[in-house]
Amino acid sequence: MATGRTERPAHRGRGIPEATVARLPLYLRALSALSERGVPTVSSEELAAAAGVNSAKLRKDLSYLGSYGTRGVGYDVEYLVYQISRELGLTQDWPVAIIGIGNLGHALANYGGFASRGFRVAALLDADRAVAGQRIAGMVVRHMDDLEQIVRDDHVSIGVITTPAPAAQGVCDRLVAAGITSILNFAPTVLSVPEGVDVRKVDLSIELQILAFHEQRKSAVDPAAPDLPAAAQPAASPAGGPAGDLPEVMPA
Amino acid sequence: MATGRTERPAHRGRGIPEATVARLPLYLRALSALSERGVPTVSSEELAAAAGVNSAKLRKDLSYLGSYGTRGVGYDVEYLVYQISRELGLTQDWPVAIIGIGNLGHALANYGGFASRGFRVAALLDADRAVAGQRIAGMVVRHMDDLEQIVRDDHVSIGVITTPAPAAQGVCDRLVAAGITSILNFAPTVLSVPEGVDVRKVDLSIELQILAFHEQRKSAVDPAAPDLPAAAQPAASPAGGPAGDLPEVMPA
DNA sequence: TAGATTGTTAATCGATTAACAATC
DNA sequence: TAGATTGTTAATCGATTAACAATC
Repeated sequence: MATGRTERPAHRGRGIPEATVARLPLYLRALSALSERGVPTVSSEELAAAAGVNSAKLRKDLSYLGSYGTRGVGYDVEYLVYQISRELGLTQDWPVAIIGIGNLGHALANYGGFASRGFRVAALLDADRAVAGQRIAGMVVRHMDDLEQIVRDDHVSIGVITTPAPAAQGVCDRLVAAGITSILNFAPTVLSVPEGVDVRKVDLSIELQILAFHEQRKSAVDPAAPDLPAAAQPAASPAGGPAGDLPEVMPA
Repeated sequence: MATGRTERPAHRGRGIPEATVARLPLYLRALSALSERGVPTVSSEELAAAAGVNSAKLRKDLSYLGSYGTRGVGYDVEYLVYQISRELGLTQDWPVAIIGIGNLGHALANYGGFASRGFRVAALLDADRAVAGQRIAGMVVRHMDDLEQIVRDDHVSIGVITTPAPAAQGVCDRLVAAGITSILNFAPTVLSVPEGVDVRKVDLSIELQILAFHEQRKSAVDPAAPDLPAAAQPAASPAGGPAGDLPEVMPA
C-alpha cells in the first residue's frame, strides 16, 4: 500500500479511498443529527452505530482526513461536521441543472434533499416545448435549446439527467461540450464520456434486480438443483422461454 | 479464496460474489438491446464495451454462472439472457409495494422500468387519508392501516420506502413484521433490520456529495493547501462557520 | 489447419477488520 | 493514576486485471 507517496502526513488531501469518500456523507448525516440534538462529542462507537458501519472502519475512514479526534474522549461533533463538509466540498455552492422534467425530474425538482448541503437547483430543462414554460418548484422550465447558455450564465457544475434512455447520451454529450464534468444519470443507459468527466448512476431497476437475486436465494428450497443439463448449450435457446418476454427497461 | 468449498464445479449456484451480482443487471440490459436488434451472438469484448466494463471482468463474472460461451465464437445472446435472468430470479413474479406516495413515490408508481423484468407494482400506500383513495398510475392508493393485509393478500415480496425520513423506520418495522425480507429504501436514513432482511438504499443526496468531492478536486489549484492549523483542534469549532448552516437532509 | 475467443490462473490491488499501543 | 478511546498496524479478505492455455 502507498508506495510512491509524497511527504505529506497520513493521506491528507489527496488519496482518500473511494470507499471512504462514499461513506463520508453517511457520517455527515449522522453528525448533523447529533448536532441538532446539541450533542457536543461522540465516540467512534456511537457514530459508527448511527451511520450503520463498524467502528474500526469509521476510525480508519476519519484517519484519512486527519487526526480530528481526542483519545479517551471522542470527536467534537461540530468540528467534525465542518471537516467532513470541507473535505466533500460542501462549503461551496453547487448549481445543479435537471434535464428531463418527466415524473422523476419533477420529483427531484421538488426534492428537499437537493437544496441542502450546498446543492442548489439552478435550472430545469426539457426538450418538449409544452413542458418548457411550465412553472415547477417555483422555477420556469427552460427549453433544451438554451442548455449551453444556461450552463454558462448560471455556472452550472453538475448535470442531472432524467430523460428517457434514448435521449440520455445526446444530452450527456451536450452537457460535456458545455463544460460540465460531473453528471448524475438516472436514465438506464451506459453513458460514454471523455476522460475527466465523472458519471454517477442511480438505477432503480438494478437495485430491484439485486434484491430479487437475494430474495430468490432465501426462499430456495434446494440451493443446488435448478439448472439445465450442460448438454443443452448454446444451440437451443430455451424454446420460447422467458427470454423473449423481457421488455426493454425504459423511461424515467 | 474458497477454502472450505464443496464438490460443485466452479462456483455454480451459490457463492456468486456481490460485485458480480451487481453487474449482472448491466449485462442483461446490454444483452436485451442486442436481442432486440436480432444479434445472435456476441463476444465478451463487444458485450463488455456495451455494458461499460472490461472484458476480463465480464468473462470472470459470467464464469460464476457456468460455461455458457463457445470458444472462438462468443456467447449466444438469447441463451445468455435466459441464464442471467434465471440467476437473478427474474423468471418469476415479484410483487412490489410502494409506501409513501409523495413526489418520488408518485414518480416510481409511473416508472416504466418497474413493470419490466418480473417486477410488478402491486400496491401503493400512504399514511395520509387525503392521499389514500386517489388514483395513481391506474391504481387506488391504499391507507397504511391496511399494510399487513395487503402484504398478505397480494403476496408482496419487496417493499419500496419513499416516505419522509422520520417515518421510514416505523414503516420498515411494519414491513418486516408482515414478513417482508427485501426493502428498497429511498428515505435518507439508516434502517435497522433483523438478520435475514435485505435493505438496499438509493440516496440522491449522497450521490451528489460524491460528485462534489471529485468536482472540487478537479478545480483545486493546489491539491495541498486549504487546512486549519493542527493546533486549532476540538476546542474551537470553526467560529460561526459553515457547520451550522447545513440543514438536515430530508424528505423524499 | 489457422484464427478467434473463452474460461481460468495467478498476480495485484484495494477494502475490511481485529487488535493494541499511544495518549487524553 | 485508571479508564476510555483514538489512530495505526498488520492480517485477511474480496475484487480486478493481464495473460494464456484450452478449444471451438
